[in-house]
Amino acid sequence: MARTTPPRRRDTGRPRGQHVTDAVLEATLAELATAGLEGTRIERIAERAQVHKTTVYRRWPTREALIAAALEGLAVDTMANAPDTGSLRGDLIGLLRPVATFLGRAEGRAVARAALAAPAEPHVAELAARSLEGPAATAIEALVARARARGEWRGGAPVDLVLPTLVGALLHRTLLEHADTGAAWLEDVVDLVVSGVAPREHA
Amino acid sequence: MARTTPPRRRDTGRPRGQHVTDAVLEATLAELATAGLEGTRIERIAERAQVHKTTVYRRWPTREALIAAALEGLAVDTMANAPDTGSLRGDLIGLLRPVATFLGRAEGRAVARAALAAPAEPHVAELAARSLEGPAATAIEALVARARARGEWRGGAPVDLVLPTLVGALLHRTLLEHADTGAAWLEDVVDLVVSGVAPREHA
DNA sequence: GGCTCTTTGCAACGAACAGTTGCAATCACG
DNA sequence: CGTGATTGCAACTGTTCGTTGCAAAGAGCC
Repeated sequence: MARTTPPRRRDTGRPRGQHVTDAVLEATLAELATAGLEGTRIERIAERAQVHKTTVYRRWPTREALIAAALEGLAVDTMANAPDTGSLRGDLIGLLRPVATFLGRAEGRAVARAALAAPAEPHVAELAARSLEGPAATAIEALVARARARGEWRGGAPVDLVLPTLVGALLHRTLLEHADTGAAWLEDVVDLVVSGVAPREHA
Repeated sequence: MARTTPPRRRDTGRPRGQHVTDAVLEATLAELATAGLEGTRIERIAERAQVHKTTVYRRWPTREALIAAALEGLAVDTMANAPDTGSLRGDLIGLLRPVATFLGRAEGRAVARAALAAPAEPHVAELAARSLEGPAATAIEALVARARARGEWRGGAPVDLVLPTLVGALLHRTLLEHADTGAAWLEDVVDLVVSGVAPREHA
């Protein structure tokens, strides 16, 4: 069989301005943060980015694709590398502090909402799974291994409940209660979980 | 001051069919469950309910109002009355089991998503706060009081973290991980929190 | 500079959907 | 049976998504 349509090498002509891409993605996040997922209009994004509507459509096929692309640039480096602080409590706080900060910003909350609204936005759903759950899971594993070595972890305590519990609490607090997650609050939640997984110090 | 516009008593004429209201609200939930918050079209709702579009608009002023009304009929009796089972563990499971079941259905998840997408939908946000947080908070209070009396509750353990933690874990599990919350899973989460708030049994 | 092929701006357009309005038919209730 | 409402229907406005054709401009290469 012959190659079907060798994708037409096109190295000539005017290249696309990186400047445009950046401006549009940034404008998308801003729009998303103020207008919400449903309220985001790409015509307003174009206006904000000082760019014409058609230019936006020529780079991202649909509204959803644009939003997904914009979120991609944000969510990645949030839970990437958690520090080794020498205690389970410190490690968990170190892991969750960036998440709390992220959710403290309107753009961050918009991202979280978009991720939770997933079924309507498959791209976003996949993205959320990849960039949030992935790194977080590996971080948790390492962190628990260290805690085990220090004797801070009860044998039967389930590792895979730590993340849902803590991140879930953060989501509940920020998105449902609309309250902020200060340092004290975060420490309280972490303490709850830490003592939940600690070995019983029986007589 | 005189009464401004005594709202025009109108007891004559053909009354509105309760049947129509029911059908439309039910269709709205079904549509919401399959198409998501953004994808819900009131023309499709009307079609599903065997009713004309204008009839829908004559009863609910906007799409958002209709959705809020439909959710209202659902979310109320979920966390209403938690049983007194004689143990903190049992009480918490009794409280959360209905929530887990609720989130197990597509309509329930749609409701949760709508509540989390709140800022775009003020009615829905207010509704969620009222019908979810309200009853749950009172239930938790009573439940903790009983646990305290039984000595299952450590003095310093923060009461107001129990709900965010547990409900948050449920949300994380169902809406982000897209996994189901079986009985075993729920018990594990509750156990984590129960041992988190339990008094230290030191030597 | 000049050429080429592209991106960008612009205006106009079609389709889908929210929400409205006027009219005719229907129907519950007194 | 008559009254005054609800309901169905068709047509309409306005907004937004997404597309298309055309003209202008610009980046890289000779």
